[in-house]
Amino acid sequence: MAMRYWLMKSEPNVFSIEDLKKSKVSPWDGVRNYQARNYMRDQMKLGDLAFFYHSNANPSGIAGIAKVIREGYPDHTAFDPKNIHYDPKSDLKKPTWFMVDVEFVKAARSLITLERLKEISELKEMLLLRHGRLSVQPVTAKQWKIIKKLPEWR
DNA sequence: GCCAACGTTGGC
DNA sequence: GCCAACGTTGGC
Repeated sequence: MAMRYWLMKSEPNVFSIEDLKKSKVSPWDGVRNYQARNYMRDQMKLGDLAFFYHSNANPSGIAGIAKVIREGYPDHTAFDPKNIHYDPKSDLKKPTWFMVDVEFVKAARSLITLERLKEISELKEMLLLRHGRLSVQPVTAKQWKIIKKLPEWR
């Protein structure tokens, strides 16, 4: 199966592209939305690339690129009562929540803001612009290419 | 901090 | 299974 492209959101005051750059690798934990969970559990494959999106930021936008280096596995933070993402309904033997591991690929030289993405007419079908709240979402190869060509990467 | 959009829960 | 109430996301 061909490589897929994704967009993954994170609040930069919690975990930013700079944090990923420092740690090199990180689990993408804490996702508690079924649709996003399904993408991570079932469809994200080794080597897939994802735009790292800074949400709830000032401004929000695409800040870099990460690569999937481990496919879906149970999100252990759901089992830890002290963790902010604890979910008492998730069963160890039949976990509800899954995550992948990602590796830093690159940071954009400057943020590609949401406002800027909205101005690009070929991107108006992007899930980001249509269903704003989904925190892990697919990006088409065409959309990926358009965004990769923007001068903010250079 | 506000609030629209939208996902989840639970009573019926 | 419907849908009102409620909670969360995330732009602004």
